[in-house]
Amino acid sequence: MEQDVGVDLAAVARLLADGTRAAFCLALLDGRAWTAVELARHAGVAPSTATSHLNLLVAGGLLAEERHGRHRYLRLADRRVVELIESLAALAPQQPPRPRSLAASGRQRALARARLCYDHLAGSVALAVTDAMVERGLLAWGPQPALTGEGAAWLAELGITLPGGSRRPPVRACLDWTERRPHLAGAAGAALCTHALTAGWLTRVGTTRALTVTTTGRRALRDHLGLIVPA
Amino acid sequence: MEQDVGVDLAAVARLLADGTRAAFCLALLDGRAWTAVELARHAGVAPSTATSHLNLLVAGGLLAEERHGRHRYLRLADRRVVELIESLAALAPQQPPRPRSLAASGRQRALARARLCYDHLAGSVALAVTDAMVERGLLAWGPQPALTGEGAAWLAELGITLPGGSRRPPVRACLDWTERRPHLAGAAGAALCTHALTAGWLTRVGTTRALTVTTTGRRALRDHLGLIVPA
DNA sequence: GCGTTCCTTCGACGCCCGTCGAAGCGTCCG
DNA sequence: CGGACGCTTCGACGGGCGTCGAAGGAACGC
Repeated sequence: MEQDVGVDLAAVARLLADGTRAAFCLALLDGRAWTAVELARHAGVAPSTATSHLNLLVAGGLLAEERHGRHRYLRLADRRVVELIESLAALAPQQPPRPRSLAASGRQRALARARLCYDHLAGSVALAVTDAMVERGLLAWGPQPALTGEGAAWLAELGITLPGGSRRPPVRACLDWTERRPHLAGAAGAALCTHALTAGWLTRVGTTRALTVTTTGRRALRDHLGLIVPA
Repeated sequence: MEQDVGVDLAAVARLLADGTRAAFCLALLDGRAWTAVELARHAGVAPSTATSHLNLLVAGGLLAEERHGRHRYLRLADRRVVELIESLAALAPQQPPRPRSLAASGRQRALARARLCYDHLAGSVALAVTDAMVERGLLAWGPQPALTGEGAAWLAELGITLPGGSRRPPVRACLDWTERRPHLAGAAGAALCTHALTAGWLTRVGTTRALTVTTTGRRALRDHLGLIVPA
């Protein structure tokens, strides 16, 4: 009788009817792309378990994936998925007094602005730094991104030395999932990020990957890159 | 690890993750109140099975019940539930609405069938209206349905203003159970329906949800949408 | 009253599915 | 090259849940 229905809501609902898969989708509501292990750790399940869940979610059209190297990046496929999750949250029990919009929270704004992406900087601040370095001739940003001579001197001036003997490319383009634009990664990006943290330009927000730019950091960015970062 | 989530989407999603319960909700999407046995017969399950499902749905807040004598009437609890079902249907593996040609809409038989679905119009007339609005560029009907600029102007021309400050989306796709195709819902659908009733385009048939298109309404649909509705 | 209808409770059956660890493969780094 | 890491496949285990029929209570019509 019911195979004739034509639209099987149940198939879609079943994808979100599991606590682990729901945790994945809630985490992905921040708009970023997460790797499979990040999601697994966040939900507290084994990587193999995460794999099977992610396969289901991708096959069901709720998540979109992109493979980069050994990483599997996942994000919500569509705005319709966001609306579905919000519709579910609206009916979930014990929802907070104020039906907060899941899309806009202060934490997310902080994340969009500056955050750690593995070992380098991401977010709008990272994009601004990358743009400024290109503009000042420190970075050659093309199909084959590389550090210019001025760029190497600029790093040395800051006391940053790239580890030698590594096969890791000094400069790589990393795609920012919030801004959908590439920014500085690679050995130089990592070294710059490390320096920014040790020099107190940036501080981590709690245990998250969000970062804030300190007063020292704002002054340094202005002095070394001519970059004005609003407080 | 996942206890900090706060909202358990999974609990809500699980309610719709079963084919029988989903069939119940799809049937109830017509806005009427069904009895338990009607739903059981419709879904092809035993009455005892239906009882347990209905208990879950009522306890979960998706359905509201009303007992009259030996009958148990059930309806969707809330507009949020309608929106949740619509969100699920929007992601279900069903082909999106290919707008029919104006001529095909005009040729369609039994076009006069119209009824209320909550606060908006349903039935073949609603489908024809939706198709005509898409065809005339008033409605953008994609994965993310929305009113176009022309559509907003068209509504204003009719004297229809959408309530501001509401979190309700202006345009949503509502699945018509009998036609199995989505049609215009959301704030715009409700406002248009209200206007059609107050302007005398449509009249209710007795106390039911059925509607008839008046002569005034036929003229209005022809003038404003180029839609020919046979008497 | 009596039969019919609507709904419920209960117990039992069966299977779907979420979980893990072990093993393996490809990628990246030193 | 060799180690580390991210991800996948596979098999096995266990529990949750959807299903039914039988039996019974409650309401309605005759």
